[in-house]
Formats: sequence, C-alpha cells, structure tokens
Amino acid sequence: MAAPHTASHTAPHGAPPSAAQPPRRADARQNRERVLAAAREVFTESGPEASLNEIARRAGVGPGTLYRHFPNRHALVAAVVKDRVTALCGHADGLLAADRPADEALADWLRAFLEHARTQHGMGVAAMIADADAAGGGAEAGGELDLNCHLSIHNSAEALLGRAREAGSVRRDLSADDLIQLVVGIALSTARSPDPDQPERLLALVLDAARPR
Amino acid sequence: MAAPHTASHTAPHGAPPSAAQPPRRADARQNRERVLAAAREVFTESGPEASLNEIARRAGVGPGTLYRHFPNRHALVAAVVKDRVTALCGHADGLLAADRPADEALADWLRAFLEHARTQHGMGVAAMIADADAAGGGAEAGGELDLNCHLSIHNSAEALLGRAREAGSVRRDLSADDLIQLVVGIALSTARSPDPDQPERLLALVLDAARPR
DNA sequence: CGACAATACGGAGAACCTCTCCGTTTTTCC
DNA sequence: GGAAAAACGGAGAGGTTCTCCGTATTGTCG
Repeated sequence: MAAPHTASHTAPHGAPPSAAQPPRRADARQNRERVLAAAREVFTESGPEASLNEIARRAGVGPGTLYRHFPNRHALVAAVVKDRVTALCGHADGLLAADRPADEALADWLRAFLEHARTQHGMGVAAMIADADAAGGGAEAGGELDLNCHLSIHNSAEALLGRAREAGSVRRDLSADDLIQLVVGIALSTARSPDPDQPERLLALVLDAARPR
Repeated sequence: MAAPHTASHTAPHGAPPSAAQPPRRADARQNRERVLAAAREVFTESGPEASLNEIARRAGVGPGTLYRHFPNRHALVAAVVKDRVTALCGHADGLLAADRPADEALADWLRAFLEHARTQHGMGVAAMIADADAAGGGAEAGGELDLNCHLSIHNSAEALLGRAREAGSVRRDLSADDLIQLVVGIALSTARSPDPDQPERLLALVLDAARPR
C-alpha cells in the first residue's frame, strides 16, 4: 500500500482525479462540483460545443483548474451525463425485471434513450460519439479513458434486444449497435427540426423496421 | 436598368457575388475558383469544420478575399457541394424517366444520397443542416441565402417517393422530409463507425421500414 | 493610350478559443 | 507549527473567425 502524501493527484503533473478516485483536498472537491454545476448550465444553454473558458468563468475557477479536473471536453461531457446514463441503464434493468412483452420493453427504453440523446442539445449523443472515438482510436494520451457511457448503453440495449429476439419480436439480424446508431442518427438529424413530433415518428418507423417480416 | 459600373459587387461593401452573378473582374473570378479548389482539398482532408484561414492560405489569398466571395462557412460549403447536389438531382430525374419499379428507383437514389451525405466527412449533410437552419431561422444578415441544396434534394425525394406511393410500394404516411432525415441521421451517426458495411445495413432497414405492412 | 471610377485585395487587429506551464498559495498530516 | 503534498490560476502560445480600410488593380471611356 502506497504511503500517504506521496502520489500526485493532479494533472498535468499526474492523472486527473475521477469519480472513482476523488481529490483528497476539500477545496479541490468543491471546485470539481462547481465546474460540473457550471457545465450543466452552460451545456444546457449552448450545447456540448460550448466554450470551456466560459464554463471555467461561470464556475469561478481558472482554466488550469478546469483542465486539471477534466483533461478534455469529452471527460467533462461524460461527467455531466453520467448520472443520466446511470438512470437510463437503471430504467433498462427495471424493464428487464418487469413482466412486460419484450417488444414493448424495448420500445419503451428506446423512447427514453432518444429523449436522453436529445437533451441539452444532444449532450448524450456527444458523449457517446466521443466514447466511440476513444474506443476506436489508437493509444490514448492520458491513459485509460472512461467508456462507461457508450458501453453501459450498449449493454442495456443488448439485454433488451436479446429478450425481444428470444420472444421472436424482432428480426434476428438486427444488432444492438445498429439499433443504437439508428436512434442516435434520429437524435442528430432532428436536433434542429422545427417539427416536435418528428423524432417520435422516425422512432416509430425504426421500431417497425425492427419487427420480423 | 442600372447603369453599368455603378453598383458595387463586393462584400462587405455590397452583396457577395454568386454563381448566378459572377464577379466582373477577371482576377476576382480567378480568386473565387482558387478558393473553391482549395476548399475542396481542405474539406476532403478535414471535413466541413476545417479552418477557413487554412483554406485562404491554401488558395493564396487573404482572409478578406475569402469572406468577400463567401460571407460565411455555409456559403462556401454550399458552393463546394453544389455540383454534386446537381448531379444527385440529375440522377433522380434519370430514375424518374427510366422504366424501373418505383421502389427500386427510390432505393437506388437513397443509396446515392447516403453516399453523397457521407462524402468529405459529411460535407453534404453539413450543407443541408446549414440550409435548414437558414430556412428555419429569422431575418438573415446578408440578404437572401442559397437554399438550393436542401430544396433540390427535397424535391427529388418527393418526386421519387410520390411515384412509389402511387405504385403502392411505400407506406402512405411516410413523408419525403422524414425519409431524408432518417438517411441524414444514418450518415451522421455512422460518420465515425469502424464498420464500413453499417451505413448500407441501416439504409436497408430504413427501406424495410418504408414498405407498407 | 491615359485617366479615372469602380472593383478587388490583403493583412493587421479585435475578440475569442484551447491548452499548458510554473510560480504561488493552500491544505493536510505528522 | 512546519513541511510536504496538492491545488490554484492566469499569462502566454498558438490558433480561430471576421471586419475594416488603405492600397492596388482592372475595365471602360474619351
């Protein structure tokens, strides 16, 4: 066991702290929460491409502090949507445990997933896209990245789809990844649509496509 | 009729020249072509978010010259994809004139549309998104915008879909705009997919969804 | 052919972004 | 209380978008 007060807990001098390994100092924990709160506000107003400098200003910290806690935009976006992704996957677990037709459970969850993807100008989608980039890319600077967002959602979709497949409610050749990509695509393409019913309508089409013929 | 040599043809002092109203001076026409050629290269390398300064450098002109010919990023992107959009709509016209089943013609065109949307890191999609923003937005600085991209594609899709509807090959409640959005969504969500077959697979699902039940 | 009006150029500058570095400050623990 | 460790923050580097206006070039007419 490492001696206390020897390992650095800061970036760039060391790996940034994470939810699993919170900073030791109280002022550091407070600053991290302030950055997250400011990020939620600014991302709600301006979407996932909002200025990180503006978030630092809103949080009342320096840019160096923001970057020590979140080494890049994706890390911050992932931290912001983490709770909502956890809730979304919890929702999937609840649906799996409930006594409902498999196709209804899947449809229910995909509706919630679409809602999540579209919230805060597509924050959920932005987090997943960044995760997929990290997963697909080569060696990552800064060590292991947080892939929770992408993998958790994939696992939820896989579980619900598997049940529906076993029940014969969906076509056998449809993969969880393909289904997720279709829903993500709906979120992306309808982000600026003036028709508020269009996302639901397109999702209904996708659900139709998922049924066996 | 306005007297010659009195109306200004430059921005910001006047409206920028367009394809319909090319600049009078030979050096201006040459610079416009150089900017477009550089834009094609740079957008191919880096996608529609590439640096406009880099395009100006590559073209060997000043940023002021680039902005006089193309007042914003969208105008440049639209000019770059204009020829491909024209070809895509010409393709639709050819399919409409040919003696082929309506559903095959529609599928053929949607495949070409998906290919167009994905080319140059989603340039086609970027142009359409910007067009839709312009159409949906309020008063536009800089006068009338070029909506050719969005409207032309919409008209082509409408014509092909109409024929398929009349032939009973597609569900009656599917609109051209919904269909376009689904395909645009596929292009957006699979932009970074490591699976080269995924876009085609998702399009096949969408075509399935389009069929009447 | 030269002059002049019209057209076009370009790059400095304003204002902002991302991201890093390192001197300084604060916190925690012995 | 002091020292080690942890954290802060903002100047600065390098980049972006976009505008403005003094200067240069082009085209037309006498």
